[in-house]
Amino acid sequence: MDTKTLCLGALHLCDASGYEIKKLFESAFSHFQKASFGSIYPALDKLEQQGLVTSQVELQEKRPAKKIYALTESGHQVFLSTLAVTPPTESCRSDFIALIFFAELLKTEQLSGLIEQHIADLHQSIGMLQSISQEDTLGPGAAFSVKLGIATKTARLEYLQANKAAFLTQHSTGENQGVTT
Amino acid sequence: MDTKTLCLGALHLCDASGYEIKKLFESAFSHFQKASFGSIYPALDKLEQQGLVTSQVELQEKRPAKKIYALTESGHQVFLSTLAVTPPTESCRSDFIALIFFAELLKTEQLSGLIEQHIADLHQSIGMLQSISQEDTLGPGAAFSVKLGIATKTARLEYLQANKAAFLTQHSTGENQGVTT
DNA sequence: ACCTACATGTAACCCGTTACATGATTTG
DNA sequence: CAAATCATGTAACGGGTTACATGTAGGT
Repeated sequence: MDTKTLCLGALHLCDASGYEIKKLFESAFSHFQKASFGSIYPALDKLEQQGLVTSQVELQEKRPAKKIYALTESGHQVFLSTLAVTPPTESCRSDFIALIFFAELLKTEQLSGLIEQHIADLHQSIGMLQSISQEDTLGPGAAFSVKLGIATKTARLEYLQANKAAFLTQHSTGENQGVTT
Repeated sequence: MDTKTLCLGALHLCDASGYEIKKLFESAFSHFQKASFGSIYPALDKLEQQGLVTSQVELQEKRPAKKIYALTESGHQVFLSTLAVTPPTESCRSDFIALIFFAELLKTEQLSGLIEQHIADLHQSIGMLQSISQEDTLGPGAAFSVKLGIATKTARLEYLQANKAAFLTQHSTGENQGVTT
């Protein structure tokens, strides 16, 4: 699903500006898709050209003006039919796991730092998802998807906490760094 | 981490052809990175031009000729220093979860099919990872990364199995499809 | 007969990231 | 006084996917 489609999805939840949609990609959408301003703003432009959304400038005091987008009827329809034909593709790209895969080529301190960092990141994103899951504006689908994200990340966190010590011990004992020809 | 770097990583494990590296991306690497022929072959070309790998054609009977690549000393060094500076980035893109997020806009049968499909996919990839984890050629890092993948996917699978029935019941009861203006 | 596995490669195209450009206001 | 937040946008660049091109051997 590309940024354009997810923007339609965001606007299905409520009218919003590009900036606000970005925050959605960093919160409720974060466990299944990321997007930057460089893809969101052009996406919104194209959607407007295609007549799938409309925009309206809202002036604010002491803040820059906002461009609030809203779904049109055809935007709504297009989103529905896109959902109906979207295959449930998955692709994860984790440099963390890639680095773990080649752990023997890392220094123990680097490996340990990587794991601690990842644990901290997991804590943070689980906390964020948990606070989202308490919002009462969430539809049942959104709530379920967020809980699924929490369950997945929690399992990862627990696995790391349960096994990191043994892994690091093994790593520093087997010191592969000194192996030369 | 781009395809080029992961190709160096693959060749660090053992000499291989592009076709064999592709199989690695579909098995041991699959839970953290995917790559197609269209990125692997050009990556290998560039690596050879840069002197990081060498190639050697191996003729076979009843099979097409293979081009076996091997890491050079400088390829090995480059891979090591890349690992040392690679930040542990993560980005997951899951259209399955996106679809779940907007479950209210789906028909119950489609939603149910999506979940069953995803459960089947999880079973399959967990099975594959389990068989990989039993290979004795695996280094400790690779073994740990595969077990982490199994733990993560198993948690997802169990969450879905434990909660799908309630979710689907709620979905079909709350029939949102009939809501019109 | 047909599909799958083996095996390598090219090229168009799409999408998205990164970095830049601008500028007020609030928080530390 | 510096940094983050609010707010929108553009353009270059890079990376990867998809689809095409080609051909043999073995299984159903």
